[in-house]
Amino acid sequence: MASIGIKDVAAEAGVSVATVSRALNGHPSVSPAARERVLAAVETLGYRPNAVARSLRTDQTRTLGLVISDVMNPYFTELARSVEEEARALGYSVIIGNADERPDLQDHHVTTLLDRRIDGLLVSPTDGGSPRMLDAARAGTPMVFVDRWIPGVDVPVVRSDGRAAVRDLVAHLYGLGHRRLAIIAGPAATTTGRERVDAFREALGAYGLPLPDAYIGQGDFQADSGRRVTEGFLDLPEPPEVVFAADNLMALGALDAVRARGLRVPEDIALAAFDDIRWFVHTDPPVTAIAQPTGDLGRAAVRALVDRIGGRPGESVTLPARLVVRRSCGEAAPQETPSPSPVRRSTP
Amino acid sequence: MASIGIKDVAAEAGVSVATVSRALNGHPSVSPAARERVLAAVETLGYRPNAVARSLRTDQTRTLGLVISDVMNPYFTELARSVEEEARALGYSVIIGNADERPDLQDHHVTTLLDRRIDGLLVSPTDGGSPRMLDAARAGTPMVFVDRWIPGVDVPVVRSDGRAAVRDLVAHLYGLGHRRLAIIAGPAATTTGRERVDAFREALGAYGLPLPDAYIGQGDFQADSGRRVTEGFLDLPEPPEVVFAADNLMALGALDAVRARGLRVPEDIALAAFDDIRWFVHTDPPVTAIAQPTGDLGRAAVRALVDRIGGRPGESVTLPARLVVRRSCGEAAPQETPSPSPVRRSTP
DNA sequence: ATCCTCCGTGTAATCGATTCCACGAGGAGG
DNA sequence: CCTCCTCGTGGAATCGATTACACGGAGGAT
Repeated sequence: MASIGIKDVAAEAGVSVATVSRALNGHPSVSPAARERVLAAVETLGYRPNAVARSLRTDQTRTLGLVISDVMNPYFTELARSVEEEARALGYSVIIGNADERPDLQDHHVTTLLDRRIDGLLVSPTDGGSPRMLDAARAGTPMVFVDRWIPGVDVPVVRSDGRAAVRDLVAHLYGLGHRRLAIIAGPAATTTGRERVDAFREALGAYGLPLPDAYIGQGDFQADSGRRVTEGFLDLPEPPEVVFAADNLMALGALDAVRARGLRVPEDIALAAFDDIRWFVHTDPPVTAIAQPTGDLGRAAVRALVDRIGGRPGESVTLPARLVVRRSCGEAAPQETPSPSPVRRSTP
Repeated sequence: MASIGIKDVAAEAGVSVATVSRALNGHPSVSPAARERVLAAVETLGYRPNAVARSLRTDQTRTLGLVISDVMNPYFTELARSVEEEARALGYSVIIGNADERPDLQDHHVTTLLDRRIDGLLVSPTDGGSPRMLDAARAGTPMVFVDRWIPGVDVPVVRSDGRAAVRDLVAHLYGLGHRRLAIIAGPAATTTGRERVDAFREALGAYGLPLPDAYIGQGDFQADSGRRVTEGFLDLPEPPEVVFAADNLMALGALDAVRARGLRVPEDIALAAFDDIRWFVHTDPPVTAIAQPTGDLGRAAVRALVDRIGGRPGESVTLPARLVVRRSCGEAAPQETPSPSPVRRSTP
């Protein structure tokens, strides 16, 4: 059952293990004849190098860890996919850890990944920063935050800035005549959770609209919380005219709640969401959303991380999000907005 | 930068590395005093064992490989999630490889995973079986097929049988008065691609209905193919009254195509899909679908694989799928069918 | 012809754990 | 009191690669 190792190849080719290793790693000082024989031996034996042994010796695994908040969230799924693609192109594998928005699970994955001596870590933190992760960052593990981040840590951040898009959204809603706007917020422990509320409040302020506390529902980025918060909104003596969900799953929950009451979107209440996903085109009604350049984010994050691994600085990147208007806020949109997403960079 | 190793712990605790190793692995013959000192040393030094070195020595990585056809497909996402959960409960990590329905990518991932000496492999084959995978199976790598499988290989299969649910679906459609039923098939190279067509044809036969070739569209489990095939159906001199998509993404594509023509579902054409996903509740209209017990499949697959790794046989499992009626085939359903999915086991 | 350089190669150390084997101390049994 | 086990422990081999170092031979310069 013991698989063939480099020694077997050496024997078959009639050379030493050192020569085999050199031939396989493209080391310059190997004679063409020897290289030839090694390759032939590898072929006939079907030899494959043991990555575990190699990693132990070279102290690099050519593996990246990706810890995300929730794989079932289409946004993160897409992010994970683009991360894996770019990593593969750069010769890395990716191990994904699903934190399910639970700090303890997040820590479990970080620990496991570190134990496996991954070369670098991509994290979208669930909370404000567990000691374990901060330790890792301080200990010099190459690390990059993606989507969400933790303030005060010297780690590059790759994310999307939704501020402008939120302003566009509020302008759109205001233009449609809506004045009572509510938001289903994400956890205050996450940067995205806070930022989206701030951006919303700020945009509202520009139109002289208030954001009363009763119109700020505390969600946790999961569908259930969207449902619960929306029910609360509907029970208010003066319910909002619009509900803005800070992520796509909470929007789904909101849709559930509205439907359960027998109300209609957008006639009875309008709905908008942060994060655009392909299903929003086909929901009833199609949902107006803020789209992040997810693929670009994933690729930029991997490049920044690989830079860090290579000893280079690894730049932070902030990409703009954009508003995609559909029918869920009223008044049919003439067509899908096809504007390509511009790319902007900055280093904080 | 060199992290602390077992030697440092041994020095700190004033014992040998052997004792440290034994203490950490719960070996019986370690004195309480020594164990105490080792644990204390581990604590003060913040020592974490190097999983790479351990794997090299013990020849096990406590890692499972999962190669799936398409992460962006919510069905596989959910599968991956349940696999990871069960694996974690059993002390394993999971490395996910996304094949994107491409045999070459699938091979790449299988090779990479094997190089990393994963303990076992969970595969949902994209094609009829690449040499690389068959080699792996023959070479004795613990392996389990999930969802799709390759005939003629001695590997346990964990999957769902949709035959009965497809019969229920056809009965439902027939009862609604539909007589011209078409299907968007999956790739013939996959078992699920073939089976769903067979089951559909068989169920149609029971009602004396034909399944003409013109009503069998060849898709590839991706949204685009669903769109393309549906357009073909609509161009037919006598278009079908119902389109049954063999997976959820092709159903999405079909919805796109129908919408682009300005037609309505189900008034102009009815739609049903294999694989139920949460968004189908909120699409316009809600989509009638066949739901697989995805979570159970994932968990059963992991258990079978871990059995194999442990030298036990590892049983094949087939679980029934069930029909979930919604509005996309006509006539509003009174309510969501809440029947719990029964569990049945068999060993082929 | 002599010496110096490369060049290709092999031997052996190394990475950080686990584990076989040997050994000494102490207790039980004769 | 001697022998034999058992128990806790440490030394050293081992897993499968990479790589520093040494070495012999060929070729060029003087």
